[in-house]
Amino acid sequence: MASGYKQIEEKWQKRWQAERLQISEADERPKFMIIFAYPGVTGYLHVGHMRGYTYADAISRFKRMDGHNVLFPVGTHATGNGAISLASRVASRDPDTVDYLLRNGCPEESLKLLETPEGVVDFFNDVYVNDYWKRFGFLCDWRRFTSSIRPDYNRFIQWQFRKLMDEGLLIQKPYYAPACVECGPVAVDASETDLSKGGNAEINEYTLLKFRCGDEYLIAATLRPETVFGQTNFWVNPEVEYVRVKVDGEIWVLSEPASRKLVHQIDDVDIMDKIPGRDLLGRMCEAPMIKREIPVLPALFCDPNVGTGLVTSVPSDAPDDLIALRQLQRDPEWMRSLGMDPSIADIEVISIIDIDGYGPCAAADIVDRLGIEDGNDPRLLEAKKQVYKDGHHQGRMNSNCGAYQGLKVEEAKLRMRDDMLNSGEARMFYDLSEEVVCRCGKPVMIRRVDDQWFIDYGDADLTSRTKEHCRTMDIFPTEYHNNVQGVLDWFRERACVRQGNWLGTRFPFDDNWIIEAISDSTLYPVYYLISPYANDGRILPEHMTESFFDFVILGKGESADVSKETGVSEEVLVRIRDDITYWYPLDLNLGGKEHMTVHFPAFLFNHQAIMPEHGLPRGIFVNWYITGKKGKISKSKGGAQPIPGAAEKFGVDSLRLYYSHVASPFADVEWDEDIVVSYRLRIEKVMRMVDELRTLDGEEEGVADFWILSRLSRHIQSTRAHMDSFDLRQLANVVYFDIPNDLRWYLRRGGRCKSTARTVIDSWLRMMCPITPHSAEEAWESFGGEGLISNADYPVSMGTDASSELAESYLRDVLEDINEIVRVTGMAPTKLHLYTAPEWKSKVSEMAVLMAREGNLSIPALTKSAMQDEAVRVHGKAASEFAKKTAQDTMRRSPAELERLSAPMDENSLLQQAKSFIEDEFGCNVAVHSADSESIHDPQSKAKAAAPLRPAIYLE
RNA sequence: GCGAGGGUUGCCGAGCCUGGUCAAAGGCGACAGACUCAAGAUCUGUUCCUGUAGGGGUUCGCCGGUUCGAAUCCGGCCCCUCGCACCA
Repeated sequence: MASGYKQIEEKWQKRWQAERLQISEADERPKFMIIFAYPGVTGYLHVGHMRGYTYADAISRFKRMDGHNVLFPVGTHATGNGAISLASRVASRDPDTVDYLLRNGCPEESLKLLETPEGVVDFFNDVYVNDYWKRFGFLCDWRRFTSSIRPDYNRFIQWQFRKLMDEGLLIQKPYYAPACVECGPVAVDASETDLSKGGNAEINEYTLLKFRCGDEYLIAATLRPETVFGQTNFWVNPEVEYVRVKVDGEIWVLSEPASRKLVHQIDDVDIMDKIPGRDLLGRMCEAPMIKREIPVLPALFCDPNVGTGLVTSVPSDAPDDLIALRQLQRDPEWMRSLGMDPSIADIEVISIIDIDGYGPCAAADIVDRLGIEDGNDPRLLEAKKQVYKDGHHQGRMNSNCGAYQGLKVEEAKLRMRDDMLNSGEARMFYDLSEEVVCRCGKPVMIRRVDDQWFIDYGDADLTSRTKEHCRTMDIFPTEYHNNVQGVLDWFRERACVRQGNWLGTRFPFDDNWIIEAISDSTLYPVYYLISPYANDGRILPEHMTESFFDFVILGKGESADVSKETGVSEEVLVRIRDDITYWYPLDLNLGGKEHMTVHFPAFLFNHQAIMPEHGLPRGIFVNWYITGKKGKISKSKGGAQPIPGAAEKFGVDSLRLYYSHVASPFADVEWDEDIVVSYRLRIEKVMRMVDELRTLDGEEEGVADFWILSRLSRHIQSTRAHMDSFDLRQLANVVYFDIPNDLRWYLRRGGRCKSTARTVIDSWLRMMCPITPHSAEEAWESFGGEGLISNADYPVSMGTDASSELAESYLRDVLEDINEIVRVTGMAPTKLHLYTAPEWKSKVSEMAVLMAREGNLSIPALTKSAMQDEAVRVHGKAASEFAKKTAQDTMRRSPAELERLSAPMDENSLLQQAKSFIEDEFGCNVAVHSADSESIHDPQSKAKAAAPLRPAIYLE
């Protein structure tokens, strides 16, 4: 069976191609332009990635059927070093890499191609387009395909940056970034594309504190500059050899590794000589800010690779310092052996920060609470984290902290740091939290970049204009519509260029820089309107000058002038310009949730900065992920299998329906093959039902036909309404679940009408087409539908028939009641009596509904007006009881329900009509009585229980 | 810690904005019956507790409040997930 899918899929994909369905050209129709955020070319994708892409295709197919001229272009983002590093791993035939490639279906002979970055990009561009998107039946305009490292794209990006410069949004300032001492800038990230070690490292911002000690300075590195008022002593590791370096005419003492890092961050650092830690012990040094002399004491925990290898001691708030100090005080022999007088360690802890839930010295508190005595106790790390966290967020500087008293720790930290920086007592120093090693084997360090370019997303005017525009956009989920306002505020300057091993566009103002990945993927949707002309050679990269883009994108200048300058024919220029005015703005940009705080804000800002008002994007749709158990797509469950393999195994339409329906797009879903299989079964079931409908050959239309046609119209209306907010899940729910359920009822009710069946099939298949186009085409063909269903119109409601829908739901209610009685009594009835309510009860109900709608329904009011009616009053006590009950019931109804209750219905004739149906259902004779009639058969006097819309039932 | 999202009946997952038709859609699973030589498929019924007459009872993380009425609105709490931050 599974192989059958592939044939059908290929058959229809070829037909679509042959009939040029995917070609989008401007015309008279309203347009709809949709993209998904193009993926980075980083290797093979897994089945989870297809979720968002599938939404985009299904939405675009719906829009196409709904009368829009749809443009759905795709491309890839190759900027960065992913391809470079993959190529180098292939070139060296790294076994893991080769295995990964082959396992995912890479032909052995392609490995050669993958040895260059360009080869990697070409190869995967092909995989994405053919094995993923075309394989899934997407109707994309493939002529427009582009990739961010193509020369024409590069020209576009350079233009974008010139525009940003014109707007004053490119700024330069110093920046501290990781770099290999040999290869230059590298990316420190968990995937370790550039690295052989340390991908999880973070950049720590240390404050270097200078302690005057004779004519030199001991340099301590701290992450907590706000604790200087608690300094009691200085720690040096007696077993480490430190170095003296000359900085700005001063002599600094710090660890040798620190000195090697420092040269990348501070100019003119001269390394002079070495000095054993022992030689520093016992000296006094002057602590910064507080200008107090404190002693230099020995501690083995000072690591030369962390910070400067020298530590200032704040035992009140640093558990390490406290433990070291206590150990020292317990062990005078060690001090003597180092030639020191133990009394020098008689030190009082100074309390500086008040934290709720802690005593005056947080470090002592937590260390004592946990019973930590030894510096090697593994719990010390935990204690440290806890104290820092609590101190940082809840702490307040106390009366020992001079001018900073009363400040929150968070605030004091920045102020005290800045004050010390200004007074020359401190310098900044950046370091990685763990050892990071480049692929080349050399260490990675933080390097100061003086002239780093940034895009100034912090610009107040740009931010407020962008926020304003976002309020007018369609942004889904609606939570993000609100949230994006905050995200835009939070977005600040972003380093937009980098040096080193990196694929991308050269920075137009300085050839040494290459534009980084987030910055060259913001305005690109508009480039899909130019790319086809570049792809077929009508324009060449060298034609793409500033005035070219100014003309086609911004409409600046005259076509004749631009033609003369660029050498592009006027006709082509005008056509591109016309295309852009027709297709832009982008109607929907669809991307995964990771884009919410990265790509979408940049996308919005760049459009706002560069494009005129009418070019600003109209919509954003964010989709969540398909995950595996515990966050990874599990190999054993097959999720990690290649996408083409999943397509083969389950069928493309099954996967498309799975993505569309399995959950709200705004929630992560755990991948589970069994669920995909159940969607495959669902499609099969639906198709069987279509087949069954096709065999119907009845001539007459009956109540069931009126009913199903009304239901169909209702479903058409509701799916159209749902798709206004791109709610594919609701569409899928109606088409693949609600409609089959209704059809089951139709058949059960004896519906056999050929013309009804044809109407239903015709509409129903069209409704399937956005999500399961291959199956829909196949069934459409068997049905004898005209042309391609993918090219057909989405059905239009023929109008609903409320009374027939009410009648059927009434009948279902009656059936349900009978059923329940049968079940509860355990009877197998031989005869079934139904008694509809007498006329006078209907009168009372009508009165109640009327009074409720006018808002003056109450028990006495209803009773009173009911009793004024002669026909009611003759029923005496029964009448007043019924009025009371009816009033109570009706008062609780919502307006919508009152509406329903007020619709007229002849229950008796309805039941008479359905008599044979009910007889078939229960396999017994049915008699329908009106409680009004005289001398009815009613041995257990059930008839008196009859109420409007609730006939009494008696089983024999 | 900040920001965002979430906790619904065996499971998945609607509902919550716009309170009443909600014991709460739909699917899956399970059970029973029909069809069938049989299996599968299909159809029907059941699937919180309870009930030999269509009823009653207790539910939607926990506690409280508003209301004639709360899964839905308000306040507090607990837990989970994700960003960001923090951490010599």
